[in-house]
Amino acid sequence: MALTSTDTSRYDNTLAVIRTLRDQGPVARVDLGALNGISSATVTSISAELLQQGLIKERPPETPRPTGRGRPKTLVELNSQAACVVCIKLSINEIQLVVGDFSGQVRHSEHHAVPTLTLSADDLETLLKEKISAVCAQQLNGFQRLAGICLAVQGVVSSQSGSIIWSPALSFRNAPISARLAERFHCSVLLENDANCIASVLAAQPAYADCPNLVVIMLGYGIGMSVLINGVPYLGANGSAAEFGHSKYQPDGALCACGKRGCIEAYASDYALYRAAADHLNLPAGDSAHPSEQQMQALTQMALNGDPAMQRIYAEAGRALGYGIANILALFNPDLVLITGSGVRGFYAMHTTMHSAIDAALVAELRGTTRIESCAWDRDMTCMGAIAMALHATDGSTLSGTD
Amino acid sequence: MALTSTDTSRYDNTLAVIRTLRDQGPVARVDLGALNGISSATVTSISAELLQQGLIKERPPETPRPTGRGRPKTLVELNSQAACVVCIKLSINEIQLVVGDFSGQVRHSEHHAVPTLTLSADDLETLLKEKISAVCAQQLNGFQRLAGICLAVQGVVSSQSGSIIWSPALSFRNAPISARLAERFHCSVLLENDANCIASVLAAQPAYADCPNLVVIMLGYGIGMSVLINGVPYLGANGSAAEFGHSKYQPDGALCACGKRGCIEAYASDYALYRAAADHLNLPAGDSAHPSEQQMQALTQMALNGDPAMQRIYAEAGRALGYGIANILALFNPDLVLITGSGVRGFYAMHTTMHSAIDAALVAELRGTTRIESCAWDRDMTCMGAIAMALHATDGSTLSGTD
DNA sequence: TTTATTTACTTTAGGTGCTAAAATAAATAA
DNA sequence: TTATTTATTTTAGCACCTAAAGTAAATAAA
Repeated sequence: MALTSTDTSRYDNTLAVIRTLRDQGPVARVDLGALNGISSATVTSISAELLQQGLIKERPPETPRPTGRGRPKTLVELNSQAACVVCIKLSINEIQLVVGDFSGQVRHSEHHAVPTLTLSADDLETLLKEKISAVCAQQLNGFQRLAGICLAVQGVVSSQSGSIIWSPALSFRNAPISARLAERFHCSVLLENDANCIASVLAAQPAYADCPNLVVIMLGYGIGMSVLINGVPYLGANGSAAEFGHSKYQPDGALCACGKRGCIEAYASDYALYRAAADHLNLPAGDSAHPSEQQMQALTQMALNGDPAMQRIYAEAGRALGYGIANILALFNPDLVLITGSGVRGFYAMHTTMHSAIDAALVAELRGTTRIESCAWDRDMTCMGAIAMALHATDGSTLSGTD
Repeated sequence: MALTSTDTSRYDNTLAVIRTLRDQGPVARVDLGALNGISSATVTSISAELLQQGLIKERPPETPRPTGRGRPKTLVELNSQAACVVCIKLSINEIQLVVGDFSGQVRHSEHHAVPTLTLSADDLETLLKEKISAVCAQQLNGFQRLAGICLAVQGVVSSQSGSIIWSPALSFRNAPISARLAERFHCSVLLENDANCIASVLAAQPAYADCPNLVVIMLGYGIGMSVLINGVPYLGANGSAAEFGHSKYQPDGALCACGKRGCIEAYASDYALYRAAADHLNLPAGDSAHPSEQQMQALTQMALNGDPAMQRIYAEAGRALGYGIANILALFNPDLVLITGSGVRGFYAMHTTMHSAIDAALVAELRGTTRIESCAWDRDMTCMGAIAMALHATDGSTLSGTD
């Protein structure tokens, strides 16, 4: 803001106000002060600026009036039209596009079947530009600006350099996609790992508010993870941190999609479970390397129905998962490990051996007090997280009115 | 400081000045400004306050004068007498006491042989109070105040609650030692993991300045680790993070001192190496559960002399270490992994298999660009780190003149 | 030997941004 | 009506910082 100021308190307080309004909905000035530890005089001053910039608006007084004496609160709320973000979730053979408004609400969502594995880096760039343009043309009327784009990708990404380093959905590597989209759409482009998006959504839920160190494990076609340290995703030196799926269960063990042996993913992911099932059972034909949701549900049903071979396969997967989680507990000692992703469908068949493996691996002092829980899967969670992260990342530029 | 101020800039800048002086030695006001991004007018004001409080002093002009035109710089430096800290390193059968002055220099060091494993929690408390009192009586003349005490302990500690949770040097658990010492000596007491102290020292070295995400692995009687994320030790939910030694190499593998099986420590620690050697070779009698430095050096000498059985033992230890480090790379993706501790004496016999294990475990994208290096061991490093951490932690109280 | 130049440090003037307290606004209760 | 309560705005004042001007202390040049 001011050229010669090193004091960022006004900026910080303004962001805090915006984020409180986004999290809590309409709030009165007094309460904004109390919630953020600033005086209401300062809130008056900040909200006057935001009102003038059109980023917030005063909500008309409610009828009937709230009970109680004294001057009624004047609630202020975010002007949801002030900005919007477009988020794209890229997974195997599907992309999802979502538009979110300044208040964080989903305004539009669409899915497209795309043969992602056959695309070149240029194809992907062209495709994304096309789809984003179309969504902008149809859905962005009334918004003051497009604040940013967020691309949520399964696999290893470098948020810093804006490159997809390695994704199971793509057959190419090291694609600097962020810069290309930023150039085309003149806005900031955030590249995120899909698990980080989901972890951010989950961490914001009141049930997990007391877990600043949170590990989220995503079971699915592959196995992903996100580690939140004090609420912020841990990225590592070049974005390839938290690759739980490729941490080891057994040296020289089962073959993994990454080409190496003994990864947790080679035991507990969808493709690993399906492969093991196909080895031991008579399964209907199909693409066994990329089993469908129906195919996977059939497997879990078999285990549920008491098929001993299938139960053994899930039990071994649970054991691999448990040993992997034991390493997570020893190395990260988080408050909570949450297991989610489409693969939780089979969690009931894995959790017994998972817990015994953890107990076999760690003494109580290292096992600690970490809660280990599963969490129902919602395929829209990724984009909701991406919206939240994109807005968070772009609030600064929205404030100063530039990109 | 001021009661109604939420602006911490004066406090922050003052701490920055103190820490710059501690890191760099005597510095002129202009340079303090440039190094910390503040104007020299502010430095004048801050240093006037510090001078008045006796925390810094002006250094008399040098003779001969430094070359160049213009008014010569007036260097200011910390008043090393302004405060001191006492650090105690607690390891198996030995404690080390060190006194550090306000500028971070070691003023005194002493070692005591103590049968730590036979002590009760009360014994330890009594012993520490005694030793610290004695050191204070003899060594603290001339210091304005005892700013703090730092206890560096091998094992799991909770810095937050000030309790030793679990240490291989002690036969009791969950000892709330910090509060007892704080009460007795009326100063803040810091409880730290020994590996964190060492990591802090190493991270401060210019050679590793470009590694904000640093993992330090300590080989010795046991195997410890410290993870610095953006330069600060990662502690986890209850202090038991970064327990690399008890992460897994082989489910149901070799027996570890912790009572579980397959831990990295059960393959690559001193006791594991000695145990394996005793199984396969004729070794002179001795306490094989706690091999001495001489005993361990004899083993490495055998490997160096080409003894094939010994080389196999080290090779297997290297392989376990490598698979463990592969997990570290997948999960933390640090800039640098540094291997140190007394156990580096045998590193030359492990590093080949260690590197092959890492290559066997991880694809290049996950292996990343992390440097993996060993680092000569200095047994005084722990206390040097403890001094630095204790001063850092107590600068605030030194500034405000209270405990 | 004086004078100009250079560099370091200090003082002054002015701005930002906060808070506490006073003033004002807008309701209910008496 | 009037008193009370609560919310918001205005005012006054403080803490801090910076830029710029002023002062100090050296070397280089005339």
